Amino acid sequence: MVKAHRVTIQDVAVLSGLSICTVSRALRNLPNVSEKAQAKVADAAAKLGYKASSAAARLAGGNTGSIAIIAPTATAWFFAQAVEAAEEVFGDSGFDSVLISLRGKSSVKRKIFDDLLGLSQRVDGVLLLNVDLSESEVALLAASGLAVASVGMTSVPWDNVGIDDELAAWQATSHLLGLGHWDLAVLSGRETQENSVLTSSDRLKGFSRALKDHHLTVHPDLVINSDSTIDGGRKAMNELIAHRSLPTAVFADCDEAAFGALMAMREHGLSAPKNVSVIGIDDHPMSWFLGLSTVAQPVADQGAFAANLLVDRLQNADAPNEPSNHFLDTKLIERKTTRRQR
Amino acid sequence: MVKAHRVTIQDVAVLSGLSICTVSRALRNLPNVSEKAQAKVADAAAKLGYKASSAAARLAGGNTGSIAIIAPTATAWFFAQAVEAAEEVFGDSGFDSVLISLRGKSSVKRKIFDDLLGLSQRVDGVLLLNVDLSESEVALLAASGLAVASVGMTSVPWDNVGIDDELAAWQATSHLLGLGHWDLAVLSGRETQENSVLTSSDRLKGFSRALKDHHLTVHPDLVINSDSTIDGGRKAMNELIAHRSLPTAVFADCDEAAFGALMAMREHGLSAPKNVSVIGIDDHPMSWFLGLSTVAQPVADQGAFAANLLVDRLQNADAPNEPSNHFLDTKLIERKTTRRQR
DNA sequence: GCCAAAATTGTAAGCGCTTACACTCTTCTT
DNA sequence: AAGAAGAGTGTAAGCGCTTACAATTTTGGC
Repeated sequence: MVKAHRVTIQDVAVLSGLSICTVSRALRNLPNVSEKAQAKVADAAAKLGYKASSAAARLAGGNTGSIAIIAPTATAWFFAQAVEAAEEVFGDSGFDSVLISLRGKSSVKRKIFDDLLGLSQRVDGVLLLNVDLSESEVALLAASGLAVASVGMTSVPWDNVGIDDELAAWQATSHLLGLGHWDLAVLSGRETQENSVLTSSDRLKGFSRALKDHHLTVHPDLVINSDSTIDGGRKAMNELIAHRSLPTAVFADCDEAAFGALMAMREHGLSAPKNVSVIGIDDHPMSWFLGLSTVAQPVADQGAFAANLLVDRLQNADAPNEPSNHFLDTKLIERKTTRRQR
Repeated sequence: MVKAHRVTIQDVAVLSGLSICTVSRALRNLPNVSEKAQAKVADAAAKLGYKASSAAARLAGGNTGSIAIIAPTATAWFFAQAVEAAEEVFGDSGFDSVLISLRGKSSVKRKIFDDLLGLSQRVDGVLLLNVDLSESEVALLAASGLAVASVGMTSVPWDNVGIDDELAAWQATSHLLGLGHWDLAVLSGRETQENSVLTSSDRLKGFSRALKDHHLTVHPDLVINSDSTIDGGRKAMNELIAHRSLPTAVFADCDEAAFGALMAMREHGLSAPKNVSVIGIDDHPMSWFLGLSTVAQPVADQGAFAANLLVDRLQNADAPNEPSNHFLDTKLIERKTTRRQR
């Protein structure tokens, strides 16, 4: 095969009759370039099919043209959606997406922070998806010189997009209460160091608040850990069925946990809403399939929104506006697993 | 904040008392480096926490240290699993993973091939997951100088890992036939330019072969397109229910399509296996939940295996062995949606 | 019209690494 | 024991880009 000669900035300079320097500036839309020059350069570059070498650009102090997407896992439905949405935004803006999955291993996260300098040299920015960061990690990232944005994180010194988790849980719980249920259990994700689900504690708060609104209180025995997984939800529900008096309704803090609960019920010859009403949060595609009542959250939108904020920061480095925090709407979707308590 | 001075190869050279050149060679385990020098360099590098600049390395003709993972989508269960497995292998071998999702858009694929030179300059290799490539695209990639490996592709001039799709379909169909079913419909992914499911035609072949083994033939009216999606499966099954005589068993060429079929049945007051036996391929986690009989395929294993092959190629560029093609085992899992036909 | 200020363009020095090639030591031959 | 061959190491020239800073052209005020 013929080794195609790479089109360099030099070629563009020659064709446009300008210097490399002017071409470089024109290409990056820097000031101090006449319109005429700008046009000539654009023309020559197009004609030659010129694409800047990101390696050279980076080495010389420019940008890498890539952004890291860091997520606790890439396989869970939520993250797969958010990652793809972000990747699309980045791709459309000309950035490569470097995927980093923590896979529930704190060692991976540690490695990233140990080599933050290395990372900052390979990417221009970082998009964090629900990553549980210690204060010092937040500080390190903020000081790294990298542009940062996140989804589903709170009190961070950069742009964040999420839902109001407390409100979502409140919506779900209030729906149950509104149907006349007052004997409620909650399947809650646990906060662990290894695999923290940042949102769970807020959701638990929303649950409590809804109860309080109805002059009820949370019974500790009816707060059960689900790990926010199908299997965890199943185990939690099994426990509920085996060892405790069955509540009339269950709020699972994510749909996966609700699936597990439904499964456990079926294994015991029970079903929703006949024996127990069940509601989740997410609106996983399978929820529709199973008729699960839930509170829907826009997942791809969150990823795309945060990605756009990050791209904006990167492209308008000049505008140093305050970090913003955006809440996207959640919406109760009543399906078949919840009904009025008689 | 203090701008930390980047540790360069120069620093390592000074500390080890050797020249930059020797350090560079030692670091990359090239020949012609004495053990003493090797040790000194390793020592100095460790002491300084030296990490080579991938940009500089790349620019100078070395490697980028990143690998592109190209998939038709990142959200589907299969791809999310495979991507994460590959990302883990790459990460452990020191490579960054650049995720590129085609998102069912041929325009994205075209853009990649238009800029293959650009890509080859940003990554060392490419892992293709079930990407439908034209002959010319295969040729371009093979000639690009990039290391390539793939999952689920056939007759490609590079390492490939997959399952025997025809066999898997044969296994599923034979199970149905073995239970006494002879009136079968198949829900098959369609081959379209936009969103081709490469495996579908092989699976259809396996279906045919199983029928033939039992001296039956495929009835064209009972081959229905499902797009390999839940919704497609649902529509397909609805069609079957509405317009045609119901077969006694249905083979869906992936679990998602089977889910849709089950849903459609439920909407019409039917259920599996009571009215129709249903089997899929994949062993999606939800299949267990729904009791769907299926043929399991190792998904993460395929991604990891292919990723390892690619890393091997990259790290032992000297060994120019033939491209290999590996088939991983599939296994019938009999659950509750299939039963003997009386 | 003249000159300073502003706008535009060019020159050249790296960024941190790889690699062709030159050079210095060892080892073996014979 | 002298010379060739080879192992180990160093020198220096880039890779393609960005960016101070210098050089040049344009603009505008009076």
